[in-house]
Amino acid sequence: MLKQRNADQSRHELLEAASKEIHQFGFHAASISRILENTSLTRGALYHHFPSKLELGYAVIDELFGGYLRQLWLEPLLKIGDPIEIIENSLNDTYAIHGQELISYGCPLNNLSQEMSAIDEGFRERINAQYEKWQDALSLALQGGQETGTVRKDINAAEVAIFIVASIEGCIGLAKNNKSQATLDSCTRILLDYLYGLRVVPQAGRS
Amino acid sequence: MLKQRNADQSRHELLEAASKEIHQFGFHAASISRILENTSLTRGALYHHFPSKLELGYAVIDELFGGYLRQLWLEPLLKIGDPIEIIENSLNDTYAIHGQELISYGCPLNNLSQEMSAIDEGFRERINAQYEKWQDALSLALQGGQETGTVRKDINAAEVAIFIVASIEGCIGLAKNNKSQATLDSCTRILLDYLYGLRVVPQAGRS
DNA sequence: TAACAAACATACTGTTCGGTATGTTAAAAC
DNA sequence: GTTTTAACATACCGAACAGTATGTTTGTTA
Repeated sequence: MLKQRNADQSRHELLEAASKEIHQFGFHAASISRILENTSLTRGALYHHFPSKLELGYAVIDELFGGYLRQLWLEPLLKIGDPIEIIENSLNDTYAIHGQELISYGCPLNNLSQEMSAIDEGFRERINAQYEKWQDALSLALQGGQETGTVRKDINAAEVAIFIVASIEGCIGLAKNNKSQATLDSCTRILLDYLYGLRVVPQAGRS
Repeated sequence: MLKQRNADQSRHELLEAASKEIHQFGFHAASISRILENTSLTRGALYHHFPSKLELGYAVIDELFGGYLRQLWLEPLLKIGDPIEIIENSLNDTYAIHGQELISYGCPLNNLSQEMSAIDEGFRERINAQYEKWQDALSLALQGGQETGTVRKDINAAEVAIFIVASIEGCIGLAKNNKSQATLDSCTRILLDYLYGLRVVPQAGRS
C-alpha cells in the first residue's frame, strides 16, 4: 500500500532528476548515484528504464529540453503576428520563468552542446535537431513577417534566425560565466535593438 | 646525452598537450594519462610542475588561451583605426588560423565556460577574466571610434562589446554543433551586417 | 488462481582515474 | 669534486564511477 507502481511516472521522475543533475553539473560530472538520491527510486529502476547513462542523457534532451523549447519558442512562433514581437515576448517569458537558473547554470542545451557535441555524435545529433527546430521556427516566422510587411525584405531570414539563436545562447553563456543579471540584461538589450532594426522602416513623408 | 633537461620547455610541453586534450575532450573527459602520452614526459614531471589537474587547467586558461586572445584580439584592438574594420579583421584572422579547430572542437574558452564555470569557481573567475579583457578591449576601441567619428555615438559601447563577444561565441558554438562551415559563415555574415550598422551613417545631401 | 512478465530493489564488480610515495638522475652551488 | 636540490621516472593506491547479476514484489493475463 505504501508503494504503488507506475512505470510512466517512475520514468518521468528519473528523467526530471537527471535533467536537474545534468543541468547543474554537466553530463560527465553528473552522478548516477546522486540522481537517484533525488528520487524515490533505486539503481535497478533506472537501468530498467534506461540502458545506460548515455541513453538517459539522450532522453533528457529529446523529452525535457525539447519540451521547454517547444513551449517557450516553437509554439509561440507558430502564432500569427509580428515575429519581432513574438521573439521579444519569448525572450521575456524565458527569462521570467528560467532566469535565475539560466544565470546560475546556463542554458541546458548550450551547456551540453559545448561539453559533449565534439566527443559524442549522439549528443551532437540530438542537440543539433533541437537547434534546427528553433532556427526553422524563427526563420519561418521572419519570412511570415516579410510577407505581411512587418519585417524588412532585404534580410535573409534563415541566416538571421541562426544569428538570433547564436546571440541568445551567447548572452546566456556570458551571463552565466559572469554570474550577472546585468550582463544578461545588457546583452539582451542590444539583441533587442538589433531585432528592432529588422523591422520595416516607416516611409517618411509618405503615407 | 639523449635527454637534456629544461624545466621551462617541459612545462610548456605539458601545457600544450593539456591544452589540446582539454580543447578536444573538455576538462572532465580530459585524461592525465592521455595528455602524457602526447608528451615526452611522465606523471612525475606533470605533478612536479602542477599540483593538480585543476591547477593544470587553470594554467592552460591563463597562459595559453589568454595568449591566443591577446594575439588575435587585444593587441589589434589597441591599434588606431576604424574599430569595425579591426573587429572584422580579427574575425577573419581567427577563422583563418583556427577555423577548422573551431568547427571541430569549438572555442576553447566557451567550451570550458559552459562545462565548468557553474561547478568550479576557479574556472569561472579565470574564464571571466579573459572575457572581461576581451569586452574591455572592444568597448575601448568602439569608444575611440565614437570619438574619431567612425562609430555611431548613440550606442552604448560597453553593452555592444558584450553583445559582440556573445554573438561570436554563439556563432562558433552553433557551427561546432552543426559541424558546419556554412553555419559559421552565415552567422558571421549577419554579425558583420550588424557591425556595419554601428558605423555613422553618411550625411545624405550634405558635404 | 496459477503463471508470467514487468517493475523494481540490493549487493556487488571491473575499470578508470587523479593523485602519491619513492626512487633516480642531471644540473647547479659551493 | 662533493653536496644539494630541482627535475624528473616508475610503481602503486584508494576512491568513485557506470554498469551488472540476482533477488523480490507487484500487476496482468489466461
